[in-house]
Amino acid sequence: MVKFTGKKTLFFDTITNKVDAKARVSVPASYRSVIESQGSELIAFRSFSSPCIECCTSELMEKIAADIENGLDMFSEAQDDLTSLIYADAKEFAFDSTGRIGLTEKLLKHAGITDTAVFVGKGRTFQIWNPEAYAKEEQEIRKRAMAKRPVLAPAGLKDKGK
Amino acid sequence: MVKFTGKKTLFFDTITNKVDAKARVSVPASYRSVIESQGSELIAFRSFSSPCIECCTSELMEKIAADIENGLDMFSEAQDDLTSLIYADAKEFAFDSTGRIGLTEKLLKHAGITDTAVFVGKGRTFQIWNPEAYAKEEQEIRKRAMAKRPVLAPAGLKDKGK
DNA sequence: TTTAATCCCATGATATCCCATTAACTATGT
DNA sequence: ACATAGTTAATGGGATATCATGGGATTAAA
Repeated sequence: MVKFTGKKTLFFDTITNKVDAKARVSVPASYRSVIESQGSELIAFRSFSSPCIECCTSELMEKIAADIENGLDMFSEAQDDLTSLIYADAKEFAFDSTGRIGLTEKLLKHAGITDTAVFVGKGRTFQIWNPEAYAKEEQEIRKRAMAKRPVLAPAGLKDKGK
Repeated sequence: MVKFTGKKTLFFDTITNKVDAKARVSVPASYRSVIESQGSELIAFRSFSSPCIECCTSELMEKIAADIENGLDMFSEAQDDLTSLIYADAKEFAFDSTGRIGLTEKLLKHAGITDTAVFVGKGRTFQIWNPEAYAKEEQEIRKRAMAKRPVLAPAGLKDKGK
């Protein structure tokens, strides 16, 4: 289990940027600042569950690794297998002087991205999607979340209904 | 305009401010003071249930995130969904030197706000509304409250109707 | 050498900063 | 109570900085 404290550590918002002919994308400035304020690097790998690119900081990767070594994970065996796959697939990306990274063919293909990419904040991680694919995904997510919201909504944000 | 003195931890009152051509609004000073006294940032996102902008402090946001992450495993899919929705939609806003924030097109459109915005205190959160939309909403809220009042109000305080 | 990746600078668009002005409340003194 | 000066808030506009993006140059790799 990974614990998080401190500020400026979360990825927010949904931002659409262009992918140029050289496969470069600008990582949104707010995301960069999260990564850089941790003194971290950007790690990206193919999502297991969706046609998108999964991203996080190297710091998070290290914490996950440490937790597994210490047997802190609830489902450590399954988690361990999953994690080895992630590590095998993951790659570190460095920003150029204007904040871009060069995506690989493997990642682009997995996410079906050609000339536009959507960055989706997920808190400690973020994802990169093909715009149309994400539009569909978002609708699905909304549908599912709405159905269960009355049970799960946090107290501070729960609406009281009519 | 609102005069404010002292430290408060809750968002109170209903305040109307202008939205300029650059989509800037002054956040009411009393609200700002709540946020700043916590050393927090302002987080805003589209309301799940109403045509308005939902706002809270980053502190509350982090608490919500922690609650979701520490939830029971049987709800994990729904938790992921909720996390996705909240983080993907939420954005952190910094005040400029005069206490304004620059609202995004996405938020303005969702709330139907053009040149005027109403800030509505809700305790630990607040909302931003289009003035006409909020006027209607307030009537609805009053209607609902009135309908329940005969049951809830102490006999001696019940009024005899208009 | 050919190809591909990285670096660096130029540009346009947008958002942010800063200052000036107006307005509303507070406090003080008559 | 009234007038007036002082303080804080809200708002408008122009200047400045930041960001995303395109293209060319340089370096590294095959």
